[in-house]
Amino acid sequence: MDRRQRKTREAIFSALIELLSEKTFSQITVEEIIKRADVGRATFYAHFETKDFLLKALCEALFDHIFEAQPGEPKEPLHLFDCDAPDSVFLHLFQHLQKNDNNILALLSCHDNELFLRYFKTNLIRLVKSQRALFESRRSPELPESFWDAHISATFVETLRFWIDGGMKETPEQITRYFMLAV
Amino acid sequence: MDRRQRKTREAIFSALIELLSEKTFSQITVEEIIKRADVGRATFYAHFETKDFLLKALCEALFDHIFEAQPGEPKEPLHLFDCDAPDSVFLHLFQHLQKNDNNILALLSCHDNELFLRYFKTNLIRLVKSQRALFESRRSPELPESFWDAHISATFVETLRFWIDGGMKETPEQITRYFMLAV
DNA sequence: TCAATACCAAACATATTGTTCGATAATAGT
DNA sequence: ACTATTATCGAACAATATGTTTGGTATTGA
Repeated sequence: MDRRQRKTREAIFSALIELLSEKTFSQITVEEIIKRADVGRATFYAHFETKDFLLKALCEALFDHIFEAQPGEPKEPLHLFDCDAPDSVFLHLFQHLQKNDNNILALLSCHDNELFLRYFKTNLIRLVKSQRALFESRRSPELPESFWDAHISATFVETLRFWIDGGMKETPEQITRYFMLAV
Repeated sequence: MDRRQRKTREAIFSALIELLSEKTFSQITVEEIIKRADVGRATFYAHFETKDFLLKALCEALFDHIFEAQPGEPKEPLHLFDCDAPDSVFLHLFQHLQKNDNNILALLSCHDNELFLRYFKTNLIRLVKSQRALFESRRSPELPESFWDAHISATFVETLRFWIDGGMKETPEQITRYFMLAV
């Protein structure tokens, strides 16, 4: 990808992240975004069809980064599986989030964090399905698998939300423990 | 409240609910709302400061209805507590939702239902706190109460989402059981 | 009956959106 | 280093959306 393209793309992403810490997504105008990103109007629309598409692209970019999918392969959080301890996948995720790469925390604690957590949960489902065995013992046989998968994902996101709202005082190990105890 | 006021207010609410089943909230314009509600522009703005305030008002109106708060008293879902079985509060809630008063299901299964479920969860917390005893036995002592409350609320909302997404095939009793088994 | 008030239609200024243009500058490939 | 390609910019543009104001009409509650 052209270096110029990459630069504008990232400038726009950064601008949006900044603005999201100040106000709601619906309150942000394209005008403000391009002004803060210092990018021409036509350029913005050359990159993103609308403001909504920009948000979608931003979410996707961030989750791709968190899960570090291999570009070519079908999106799978492969590198997360190299660990030994049974709950390390989730620990890994929490640790990664704590590192706050790409200022993702600003996004997660912003006004509209619901938006992102939704994307997060969607992407999480794949991971959860691959880790089913971990939680199988706790699942009542009455509960359908699809229900259980959704429940685990929701619990993860809820734990994350709890962590963020409380200022992330707990260690990743501690919060992973909460998660495992809750589900 | 003036009958005219009530009528316009409800016409606007209905119009918004209808539109929400067709598109995202951010895609809906005030223009469309007033056209469908058959209400003058000035009238709309006499009722609601902006589109966002309208949404807020709609959510509040619906939750007041679901929880049937006594108008005068501090908002408490009193009538829900009259039952015997330990999990009947939640069963009651599911039954109430199934009845689909005020077309609330249209809202819950609409594109933007995240918005709505957020309100739902917020209001639910009060109820959950009052029902803590129900779940206390399952709570590990390590887990903070605030974490546990949030977890139960999130599980309820997730169960509700599961129910809606699956076409509400399960009975309220069945879905309540899922909820109680999950948490 | 009457005063209060909610309504409407229409016009309005302003802000926002999304598109188009030619000119300019950065880039990638040779 | 040369060149064709392509991303950018700035500015102007029409189209749409927002929120306000007006004056006149109809409904309401008392």
